[in-house]
Amino acid sequence: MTAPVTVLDRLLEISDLFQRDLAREFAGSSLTVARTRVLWDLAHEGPSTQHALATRLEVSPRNITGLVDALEAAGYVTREPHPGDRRAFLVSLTPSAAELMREMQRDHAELSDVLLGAVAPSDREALLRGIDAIAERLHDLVSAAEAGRTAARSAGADR
Amino acid sequence: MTAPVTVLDRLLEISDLFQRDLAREFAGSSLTVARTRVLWDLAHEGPSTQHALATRLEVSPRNITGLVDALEAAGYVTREPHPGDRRAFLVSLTPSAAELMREMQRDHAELSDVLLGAVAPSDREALLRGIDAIAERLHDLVSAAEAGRTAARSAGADR
DNA sequence: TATTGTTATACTCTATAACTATA
DNA sequence: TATAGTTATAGAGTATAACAATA
Repeated sequence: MTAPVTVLDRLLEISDLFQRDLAREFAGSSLTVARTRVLWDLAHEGPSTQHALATRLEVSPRNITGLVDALEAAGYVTREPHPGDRRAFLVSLTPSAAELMREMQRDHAELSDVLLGAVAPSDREALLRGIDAIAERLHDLVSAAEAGRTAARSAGADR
Repeated sequence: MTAPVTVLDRLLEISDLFQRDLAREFAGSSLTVARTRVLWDLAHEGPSTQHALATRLEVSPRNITGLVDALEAAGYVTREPHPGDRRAFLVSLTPSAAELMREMQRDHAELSDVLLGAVAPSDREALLRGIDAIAERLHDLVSAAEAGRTAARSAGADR
């Protein structure tokens, strides 16, 4: 049952490593992966209503309420009345959270460089093309699956 | 702030697609990603004590108790007295769960083929070498980080 | 005394449904 | 009537700590 290590195995391993690293990075702080997704989104999209956050992050409005509660309590975001719609709030990053996101953006770029640096220069172009092709194919499979089956299954002859 | 799409972005995108696909695959059934990890481990390692499962999956014994409770209730595993240690249980896959794991293994291999099939044949060797190199480097970074810093940070000059 | 697993407790992420205030 | 966000409720994953039975 010990099959050879495939592309998929490697990609899953990489996924798992990202997960673990992120989770560990936040251990002990009041940040978590889910909360950081909110901060990251705000950094890229600017101040937003909770409804907009829920839509972009594809989670329920109730979930956003909880995440924003926690982020607000820990001083990462503020809720201000929405000018022009008294039902809504505008959620904004605090200055220190904005700075944290810039740091994270730099770390992100740096990690990307380091990882690409591990690849032999003569392999880099093919690698980039290949990863693009895989991401695109996987995206198509998942989209198709969202109309019924799983990626693995819709990928094959429907046995 | 809209940076070009990098290797890291692509890999994170792929991670996210795997996550979503897996989660959706189990929606509505009594399986979940965490529970399936237990089944997958049992399929590869054979009948195990809960302690062994907790160690291999790197979660707390308490967590395993809950996962095995759920899997047992849904008929995926059995708990039998451990011959030779009356404190412990041996957790085993039921025949139908073993068959399910074989199916999953086949789907896995098939998906791997499909993804590699999306890559131009002339790029495949370089892609495989590159992904290996990235996985290895990331593994090293995460191991180092587990002794203090985060991967992104330990990757760079310690600013 | 050390180990295996459970009970007790708690926090986070997540969802749906009912409700309030406003549009 | 529709929308933004909250309260209520619930399930799942996870952890630590205290405890039972057994080694």
